[in-house]
Amino acid sequence: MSPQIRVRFAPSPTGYLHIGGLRTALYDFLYAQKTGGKFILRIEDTDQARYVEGAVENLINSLQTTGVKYDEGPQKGGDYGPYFQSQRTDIYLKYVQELIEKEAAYPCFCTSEDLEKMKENQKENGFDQRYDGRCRKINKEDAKERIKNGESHVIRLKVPQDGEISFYDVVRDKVTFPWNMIDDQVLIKSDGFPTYHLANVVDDHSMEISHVIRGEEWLSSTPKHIFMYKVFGWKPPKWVHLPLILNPDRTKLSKRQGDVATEDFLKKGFLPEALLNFIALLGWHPSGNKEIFSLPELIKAFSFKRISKSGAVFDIEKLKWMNSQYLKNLDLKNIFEQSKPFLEKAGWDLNDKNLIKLVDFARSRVSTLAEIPEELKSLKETPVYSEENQKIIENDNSQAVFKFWKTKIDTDLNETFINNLIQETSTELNIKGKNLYFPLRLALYGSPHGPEIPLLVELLGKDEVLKRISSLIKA
RNA sequence: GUCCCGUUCGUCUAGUGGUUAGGACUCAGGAUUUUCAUUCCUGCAACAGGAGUUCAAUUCUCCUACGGGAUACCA
Repeated sequence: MSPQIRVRFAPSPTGYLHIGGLRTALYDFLYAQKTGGKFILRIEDTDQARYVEGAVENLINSLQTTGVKYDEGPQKGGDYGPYFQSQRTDIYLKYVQELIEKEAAYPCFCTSEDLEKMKENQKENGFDQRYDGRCRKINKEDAKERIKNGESHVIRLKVPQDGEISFYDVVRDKVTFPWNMIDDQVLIKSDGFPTYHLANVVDDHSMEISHVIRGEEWLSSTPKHIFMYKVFGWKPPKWVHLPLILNPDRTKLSKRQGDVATEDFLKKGFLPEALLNFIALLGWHPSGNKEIFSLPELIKAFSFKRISKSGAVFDIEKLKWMNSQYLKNLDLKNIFEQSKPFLEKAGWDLNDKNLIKLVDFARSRVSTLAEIPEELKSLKETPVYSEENQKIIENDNSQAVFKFWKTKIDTDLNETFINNLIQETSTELNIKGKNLYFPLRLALYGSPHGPEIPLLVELLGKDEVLKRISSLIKA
């Protein structure tokens, strides 16, 4: 029996779900779904200084609304909890003791001032800026004594000082680092909390994670992690380092250059379906030319083998295009439901029976949900006319059209009736083309350009049509 | 600075030791539509540079350049 696939998404709760994080979570999800494995959510809240109120709830919420479902984690439970690292500190302390016993870690009493001074010195002399390992020299008895006396200290990893380390990354194949480039990383901070490096190794092992899927920014700390696995005698997981998602200027995607939070995109009216489809294709692509993938199709097509190595620029224009595709093609009921918050905000009565029809009309003309109310504005409110349009309305032929329609509109206004009426108007009044359509569209829609007249009539309803036309007839 | 990773149209990408290097977004033109939107068609546009291997290199190797990431008691 091959061991079960277990993947995890391990965000730190610093406020919101970064779009890059969403992609990582999505890949985790896709891989777990594809292989029948489990997807674990683990909260890496070991930095007390960066704790943000409500961040975890927000994170989970974003995952939920986008449909990236996890199998184990906060609010869900599982056999490998707790899923908050802040609740696992005793575990880390235990394991760091083992590291110390095995001569792979040591206490360090350097203060931040000491370290700063050291760095300055290194900089001046042109040396590499790295912890110089000075506390390695402190003998164990002295160290014990100082700890006993309550001296503030951290625990550092004692990495090898020479040689090199190679490992296989699923995306990049073989990667090699010289050990002398790698810092004696802090494992336990002076507040007693572990750093990411220790916690993720301990947790990934105890949660039996088979594949670590994370951003490329972690590639260079992987040697430290592997070293710990080795000292513990644990089998390391497979490493899958994802290419970064980039700003238009090709730097790591950041808040300064636009939206990065999943909720921002949702608030702007991007559909979860489109957002997932779009980010899935940022850094991964199956062979072939297909672009639109439903979630089940993504699961089916997903494979690590086709993850690209280079970073991908987040192109909002393409996202908009993809979103408009989903708006047009998804089930109307679904779109209607998702558009409700936006309509409500714009003052629409959600009980209006006609509303779904209006959404159906609008969705083919916009690229985000948020644009729907704007698109519907001239059907909701009485049009306001520009001077130029006002002139058209007031001219004799327009007035003739309005008067003619006013007398005719009192029956069932189906499409055939309206088309016939347009014909009739044309022959009776001897008006055609622009002179016929512009006044009608201005009256019903506020602009000479826009949807077909029968559709407008249908969307507005008889009373409103009559009202709009009547109001334009000069006394 | 040092280490690591990367480099196909502006962007996302497909692809191959011999191809007119394909698709999508954007942009431009056209068709359809009374008009707008949609849709459809057409077009613009790429293998970073230099050596080497080879009959042949965008594809394999090396170097250079450029880009990014990492260099925290943050993740």
